[in-house]
Amino acid sequence: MQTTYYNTVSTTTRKRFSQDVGCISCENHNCLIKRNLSSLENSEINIEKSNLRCKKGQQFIIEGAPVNGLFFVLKGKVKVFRTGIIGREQIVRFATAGEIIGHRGFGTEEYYSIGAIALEETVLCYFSKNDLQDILQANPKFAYDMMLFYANELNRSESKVKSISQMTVRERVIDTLLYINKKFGSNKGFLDVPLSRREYAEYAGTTEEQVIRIFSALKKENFIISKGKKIGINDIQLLKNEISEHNFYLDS
Amino acid sequence: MQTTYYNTVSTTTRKRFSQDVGCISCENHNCLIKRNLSSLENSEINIEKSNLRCKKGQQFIIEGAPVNGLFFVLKGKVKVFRTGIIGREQIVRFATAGEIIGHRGFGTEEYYSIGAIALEETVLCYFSKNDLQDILQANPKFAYDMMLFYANELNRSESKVKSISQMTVRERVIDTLLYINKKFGSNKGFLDVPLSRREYAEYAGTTEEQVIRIFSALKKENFIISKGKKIGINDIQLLKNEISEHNFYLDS
DNA sequence: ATTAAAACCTGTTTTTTAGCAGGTTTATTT
DNA sequence: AAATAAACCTGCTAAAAAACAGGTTTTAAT
Repeated sequence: MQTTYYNTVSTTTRKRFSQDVGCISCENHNCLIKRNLSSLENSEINIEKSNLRCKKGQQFIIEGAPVNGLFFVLKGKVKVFRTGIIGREQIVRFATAGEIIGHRGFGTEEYYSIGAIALEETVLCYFSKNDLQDILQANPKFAYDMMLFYANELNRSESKVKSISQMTVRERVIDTLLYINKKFGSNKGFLDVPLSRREYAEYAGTTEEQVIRIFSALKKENFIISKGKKIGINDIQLLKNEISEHNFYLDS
Repeated sequence: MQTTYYNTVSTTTRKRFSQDVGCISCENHNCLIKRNLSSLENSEINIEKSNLRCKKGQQFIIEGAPVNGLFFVLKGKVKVFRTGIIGREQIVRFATAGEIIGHRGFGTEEYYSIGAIALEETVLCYFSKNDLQDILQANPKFAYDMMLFYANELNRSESKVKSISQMTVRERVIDTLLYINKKFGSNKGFLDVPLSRREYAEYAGTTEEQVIRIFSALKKENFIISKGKKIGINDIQLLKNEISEHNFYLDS
């Protein structure tokens, strides 16, 4: 069992050893840090890390706040968004265990350009900008993995640009369902993440009403089932067929 | 003057020294390779590189073709796009000297998910997947710089997702003009890149007709001037004001 | 210089999508 | 268990944008 801190990220720089915060004993093998742990030990850098526990709905990155580091998701589910014209949010991606939150939490940028909110009980590992830079500079394999992570996210994001630009609302909603299924999977027949119709809309780039209408239609057509907020996909392939003309190279 | 090859990228693996293809004497100081040259020399890896000269309109990356490496732009201008539903292209970004083309030209991906076409006489430097992986693994600073490049592009792409989703067509066209101006600058009062109305539309995520209509309106309102294909921006700030409500944190 | 082909333009129609209004159901709090 | 809030739903209306049609101008090729 590892020590966990309930306070928000502090700017004070306490000296601690990596063992104190549990990277060594951590079971999250999707984590880039964890996967590169052997080389990290060799480099003999003391990783200064804080753990942060978030309740459902808690915002841990605020758009426009000063950047001082970035987060790795140890456990839980998160939405990453940008706030647009009054009140309207655009969810740009979701993240789960092992993923990185806080783009450009290093480099020369001064402010976060995104916000992040926990969708359920979530535990985050926080690394300060400076520490992370040291680790990256000293560990080519780690920097390489980080690069791949961003390159893949870029690919997905550019794919999304095309989707929003060229798909109809119905297709975008279907695309969203497939993305959510791929990212979070299903449990007992229902997508394993609690999202409101509004949140589906904020990812698909449309309105709550449209999502409701389209879910109703998809339900009537036996593509999906729904029970309150919970949505279940009956046949993945059937949904994929509906948008296949847009995905020549299966990039989703 | 460095040797240039006019043929398309060959899959044969000739052994050459980096000097042969001119990285040492190259004047392109925006290039990530060039900026990391000192450490590259120390690592004593022979960079196997091909130069490729493209005429205006020539396509050098084809969507769906097998990935075997990636390109650095030595000189010229390029558009990067994805082909959507029949005939319609979505331009996802433009690139100029020093930038990288061919996402995931390494990693585990097998096929290009984007296409790329030269917008004018362009010279590219091509690096094979394997060579690049070797260089990156051995040079943390280089891998770090590559990571920053992708992280920044990701940021821009996610910003674009929000734009396309929340802005009106007029705002998107204005946003496109500002992006083109920032990327390619102006020459004698006109944006320094030859783009058709259709290409502006393909980046803005709309139709040629809409771009024409909006350019006409902007001209009438004295925001821009136009002379054939050439477009000039009269007052950058004036255009920025039109979309300022969407850019709380100046991310464009 | 002539022809052909792009590219550009504008008015009209049709389609799609957002916004609004006024409900019901489901979930949460006291 | 009742009250309150949040989420969900549906029909209608309005707005935005795409598609179409039929031009003109500009650019490139012979």
